Amino acid sequence: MNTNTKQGKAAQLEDIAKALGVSKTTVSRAISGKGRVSAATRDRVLDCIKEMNYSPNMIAKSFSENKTYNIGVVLPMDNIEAEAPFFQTCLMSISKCCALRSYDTVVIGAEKNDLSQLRRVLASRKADGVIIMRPLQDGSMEALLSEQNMPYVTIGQSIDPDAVRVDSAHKDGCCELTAYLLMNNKPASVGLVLGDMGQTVNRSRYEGFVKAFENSGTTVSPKNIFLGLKSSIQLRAAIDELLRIGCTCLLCGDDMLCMDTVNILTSIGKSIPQDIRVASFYNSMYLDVCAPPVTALKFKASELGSATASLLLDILEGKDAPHETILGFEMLIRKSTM
Amino acid sequence: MNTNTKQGKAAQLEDIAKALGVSKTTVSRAISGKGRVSAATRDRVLDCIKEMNYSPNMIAKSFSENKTYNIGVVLPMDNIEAEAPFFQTCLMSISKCCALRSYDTVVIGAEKNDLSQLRRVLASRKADGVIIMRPLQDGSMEALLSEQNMPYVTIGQSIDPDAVRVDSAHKDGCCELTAYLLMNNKPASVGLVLGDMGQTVNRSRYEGFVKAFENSGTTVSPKNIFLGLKSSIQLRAAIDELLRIGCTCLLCGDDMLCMDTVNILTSIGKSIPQDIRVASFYNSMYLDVCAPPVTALKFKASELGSATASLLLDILEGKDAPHETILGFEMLIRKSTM
DNA sequence: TTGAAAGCGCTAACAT
DNA sequence: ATGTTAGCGCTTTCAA
Repeated sequence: MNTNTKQGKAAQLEDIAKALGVSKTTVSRAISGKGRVSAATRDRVLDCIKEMNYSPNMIAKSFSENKTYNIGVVLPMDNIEAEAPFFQTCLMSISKCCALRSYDTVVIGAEKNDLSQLRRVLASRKADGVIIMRPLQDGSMEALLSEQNMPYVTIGQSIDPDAVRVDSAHKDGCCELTAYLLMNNKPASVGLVLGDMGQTVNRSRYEGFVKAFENSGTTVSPKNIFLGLKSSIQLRAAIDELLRIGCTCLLCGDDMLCMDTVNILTSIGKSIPQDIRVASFYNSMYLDVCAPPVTALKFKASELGSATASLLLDILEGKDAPHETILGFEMLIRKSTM
Repeated sequence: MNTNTKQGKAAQLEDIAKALGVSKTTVSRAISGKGRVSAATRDRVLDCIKEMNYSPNMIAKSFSENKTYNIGVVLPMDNIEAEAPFFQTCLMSISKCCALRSYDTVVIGAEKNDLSQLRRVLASRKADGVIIMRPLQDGSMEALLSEQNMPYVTIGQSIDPDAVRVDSAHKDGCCELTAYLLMNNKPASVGLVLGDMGQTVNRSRYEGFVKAFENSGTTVSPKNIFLGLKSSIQLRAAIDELLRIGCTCLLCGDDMLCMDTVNILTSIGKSIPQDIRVASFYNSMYLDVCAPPVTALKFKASELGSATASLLLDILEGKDAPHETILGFEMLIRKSTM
């Protein structure tokens, strides 16, 4: 006689127990390793589980433990296109990491003034912890989360001093890239164009840039720096001015700004790198395939994701975790600065 | 006296029932609207729920109904960078749509030979249905899903004839774009470069291209068509040949191929659109910011996502759903073909 | 080392 | 129209 369960239904704990002539408790213990079970019975149980192709009903487990085995990931929905590869890579590595530890990843979409998805997940208790992929500047997500005692980790800067965070070494990276360029370009010929200074990442970039000059014993003229650029038109004006004062090496805050810069330069007949060198503080595929490919800093989204996920899972398991984790970068030196 | 629940703990059904002096069943019915409750009590209940800030414990609800209120979304992890914006936009609109109907979205990462995340979700029963964002060509995901009787919908073509699918009208779009170009270019001067023909989408593109010629009463010479291009080097060779035979209008299968094409043309001193016109069967930000911006077909990822999600949710709710849903496209006519 | 039984917070069949 | 009660499939005390 076969030990199969009732037709059609997936095997459950009780089926295993019956098949083996032991109690559900024993089986449960054998699986979780929590109580004490003799090695012999444990082996019998594990064999039987394989044979009957049992896998626990996670909803029931969740219910009884009052844990969901889900982590929520807040994905910013605005300004998405440009950063999509970053978020996507990051998300994938989070989900991979979670899966390895038997957690699932639930997506929480967030728009500037719409935290409703986050509220929903909080209210329905469908996650044990949350990763914020890019905190809003007003810290409203963190506030919501702390209010509900929901553990969370942020990627990037957070306004909340208590937040556990993981970030890339933007400042160091920018400093290093700038320093590299200062080796072959006169300080006065190096210009910087940067986007919205409301974003902390842009402030870090600025600081890194300035620091490189300090380290080399010089200072930058404010005339060489254009911050808060919002449109191609503003960028165009900035570039015109930088060229006028004799810049031959342009640093761009991010990939889109850089792409635009390359287009503008090309359109006015400047060739890169012969007439002018260009580099970006943030790499992307655009800059990989650009003509010519552009020197840029590369931050590994995948590592950020997995570091963040393991951190959060550690916290959920009661281990304590470093308050701040900073990951490194890579300098991609390419034709645009040669 | 205040009707607060025991300190600290979130209110639950029973608290509401007690506060109102009715049974849990009544409260449950008032919320779900399933049984019959007098309008008066229903209002009292709903008021009380607001006042006590009750929200149901979804795990318990799940458990009792044997539903998770989750849908799984399979995200392909290979070849990711280029398509990230598409997947991301699509994912966000799925999650938005699900949230509106009180479902959550769990991410399922999939690599070519690693369906372990999908298996996990299936085994743990953590989703009520699944969206496959891009089926593998061997249909292995669909097989797994059907085997477990897990409802699913695919985005794009599926090898499974029974699959409910949502797709964009690639063939029609390509046909229309080609037709548009044939209005101002001699048929013999129009060339096509396409990537991997293993992908169905590329076959649809090819068919649309050919059909436009047929519709206009001409035929394409095979010499004007290069399929299965795998590298920049192959593309370069193809372009050289197309130019040699007198092509002045190049159609590219997708954005990356197109970007490459633009770079190659520029590098050999051709100007777009003066010397040669260029268009792409698939738009992306690259082509938006390119110099010059490139004429391309735009498929709305966001609509694909929401259509797919509502379809799946309808199926889960027992409504029957169209077997095939085809969404439209937009033609972005830009400088590269003017 | 093992088992019996209570309980997690809902839903739904059945009774009133 | 409302209440009573029995599950749902696990984990976990408590007892043996």
